[in-house]
Amino acid sequence: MAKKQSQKDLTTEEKIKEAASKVFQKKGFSGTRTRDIAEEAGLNLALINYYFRSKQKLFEIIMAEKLSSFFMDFIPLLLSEDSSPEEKVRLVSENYINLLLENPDLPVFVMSAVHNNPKHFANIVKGAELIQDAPLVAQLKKINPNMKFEHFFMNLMALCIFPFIIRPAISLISKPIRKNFETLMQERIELIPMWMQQMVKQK
Amino acid sequence: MAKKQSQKDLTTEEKIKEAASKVFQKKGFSGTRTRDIAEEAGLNLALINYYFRSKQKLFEIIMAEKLSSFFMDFIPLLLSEDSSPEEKVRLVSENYINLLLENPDLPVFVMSAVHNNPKHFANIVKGAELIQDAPLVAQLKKINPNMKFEHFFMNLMALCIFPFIIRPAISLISKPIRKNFETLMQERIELIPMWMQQMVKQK
DNA sequence: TAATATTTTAATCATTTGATTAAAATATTT
DNA sequence: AAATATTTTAATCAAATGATTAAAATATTA
Repeated sequence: MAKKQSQKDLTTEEKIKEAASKVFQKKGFSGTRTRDIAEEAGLNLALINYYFRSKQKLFEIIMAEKLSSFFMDFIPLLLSEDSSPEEKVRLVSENYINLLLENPDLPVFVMSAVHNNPKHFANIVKGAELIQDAPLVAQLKKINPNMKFEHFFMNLMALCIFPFIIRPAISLISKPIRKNFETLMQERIELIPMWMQQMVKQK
Repeated sequence: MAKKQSQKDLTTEEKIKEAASKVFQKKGFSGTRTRDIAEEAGLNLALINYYFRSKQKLFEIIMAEKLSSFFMDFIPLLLSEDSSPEEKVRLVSENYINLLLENPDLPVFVMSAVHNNPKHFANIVKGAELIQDAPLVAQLKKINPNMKFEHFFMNLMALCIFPFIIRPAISLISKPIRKNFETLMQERIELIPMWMQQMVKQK
């Protein structure tokens, strides 16, 4: 019976963060009422302002965490000295898709939040500029001097993330969709590295 | 001096729609106040409810138009009988990227709106299910029976659209970004068809 | 256990915001 | 030009909502 424990022994502050995370991801900042969060957490409304000074402050904390798991966590994979481009792509593909299968609302949330306040993004995501000096850039240049790193980077991100953004549209062109989407994404973990390899070779 | 005319001779209703379109795309539905729209249009607040019954109704009209230009307008390109897959991909790539260069906020707006209300999406975007019976599907199957159409479709969309979504991140890994992004996108109009061709051949 | 500190609650405030209304201004018709 | 219809304005309403507060409940310390 130690199953429900994970919910039960959370501190009030953690309960609020967990609820806020859920509601903010579903409805965005403006669409979320503090009452929604309180209700989701099963707590009194005033506790939100007691533990976090304001809705804004709470949002910024959640936002920073989401940005981190969305961008920062896989940047080290691309920066690594000792792995090949193929290995890096494979690691990113696998980590990213598995992360998003667990957090399907994450991409739209992060994209909207960044879109609504690009400055936050620049402040929170530190160290991303290191990518342009990473060994990976030189490795790719060696394989194909014509392939711009920006394209490589955008394509890798696009192939991993975009399906989760366009998911509702996929259900329109693919008949049995429910479990199917997860299957498709599992397939992509292996397909994306192959596609990326072709891409880099070409031109 | 016939330049400013395009703004001047708009009817009040059109002015509201144009302002609403701009503000909704920047801030989303919940983030937009009817006062913002009135101010953007340089009109009295009450006119919004006079011409469109409510903020919700106005939003739905804008939303339907955006969804249309975002999805519907290029579906015919994929349905065409007489063009080759290469030509179709090239057409989509060119039309899409040029559309988005003119409307950079469109993707995040549409994605967020769909995310917040998937049902609307299913109602408004009619005919998308025709894609799965289009000649293109058979054409691709002939080239490579192993390539699932869902992957092909997602990849094409991803490569065209995603850069506009992740744009703020690109500015962090690419030094002189301002005009650079547009250049990158222009390049992609030709690159995406090549990448897609490699992709279809493989495996 | 008494005293003190912390956490939670219910009630309320002040502002924001979508919507309405009646009057004023403008355009159209007769 | 007079009469009528349409459009626009300013003022206001009612509901929603972020935030506050004082008291109650609970936990901690002495």
